Amino acid sequence: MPKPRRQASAAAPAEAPDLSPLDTKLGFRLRLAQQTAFETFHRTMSPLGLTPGRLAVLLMLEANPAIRQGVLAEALRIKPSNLTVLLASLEEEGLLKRAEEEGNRRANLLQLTPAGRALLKRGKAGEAEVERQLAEGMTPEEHATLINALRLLARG
Amino acid sequence: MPKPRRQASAAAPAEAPDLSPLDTKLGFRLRLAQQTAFETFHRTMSPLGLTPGRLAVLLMLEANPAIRQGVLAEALRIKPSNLTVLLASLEEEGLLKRAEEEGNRRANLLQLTPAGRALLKRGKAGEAEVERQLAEGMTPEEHATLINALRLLARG
DNA sequence: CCCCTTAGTTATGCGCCATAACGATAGAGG
DNA sequence: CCTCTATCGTTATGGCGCATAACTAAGGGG
Repeated sequence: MPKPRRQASAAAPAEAPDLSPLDTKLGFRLRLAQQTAFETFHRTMSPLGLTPGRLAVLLMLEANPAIRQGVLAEALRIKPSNLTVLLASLEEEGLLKRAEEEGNRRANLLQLTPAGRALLKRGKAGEAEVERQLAEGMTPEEHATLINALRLLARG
Repeated sequence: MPKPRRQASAAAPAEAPDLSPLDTKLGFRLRLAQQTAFETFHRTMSPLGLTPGRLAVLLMLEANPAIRQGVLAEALRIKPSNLTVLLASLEEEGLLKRAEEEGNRRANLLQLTPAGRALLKRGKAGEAEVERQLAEGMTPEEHATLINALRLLARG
């Protein structure tokens, strides 16, 4: 047994600093929220070898068969140069295929492999759980309002 | 003149992919929102040499004179090891001072220098502008609701 | 044919996050 | 007193997401 730990002793009431300069700043609150979101995601998904970026690619490939890399990059708001690396690792793991576009050997068309589809299925289940945990304590209306506010904020 | 650019030609109507699998995911929306927030911050603040983390430290030091590193790290949700590096660079630039706590030579008490206070003043003005831009298109109620939703999400 | 554009790739750096290993100081118990 | 443990901070290292610049390969218009 690891000894009782006096935790909050009589004298020192766990001096909490004044957080007011940051408390209502969108930038700060977004950072904390995303930190929580990422940690929650990681806790559930890392056993599957999935990161937010990797899952997003798989989801988009299912909804958009034979999509081009450039189109995918723009949709995900990822730079093509970074998408290249992401796709390379997914392809190495046999989760997707890159095939030259017919009549345009520059472009790569992407599609899931059976292994990719199988992983995606588990990823979707995990993500549903992650979203549930993140939305815990929110009503459906609050959830929808939050999504819309974030969409507005990121309008560009 | 850089040539008209046909942009969307007759044939190809700028094929927009199906984003529905990500459209209402909190994780995805948070990422985009934070991307926008960071870019907005950077645009205004980089001439001052400020990043979100650096400004957060300065703000907290003003509101909490003689705060300990560990307390600051916990408040900002930064690991002490990362805060060390952040503080080292701020101290090198003469923006703050680290002094041993009286009667406890392990602890460092932090305080702004005049240069730090001067930079903070400009940083606060810039941040007000950043927050204004981010909240553009939101009513004060929507803004408050968003802050509260983010707080709830990051409750931990 | 030459040139410019498009599509993707490679390399590199920054910001933030996390862990592990460590040095130094303080405090408690034998 | 002396040792053991806990606290405070530092160093080193790696991962993830983002950005830029420089490059190769391929298409297409004059």
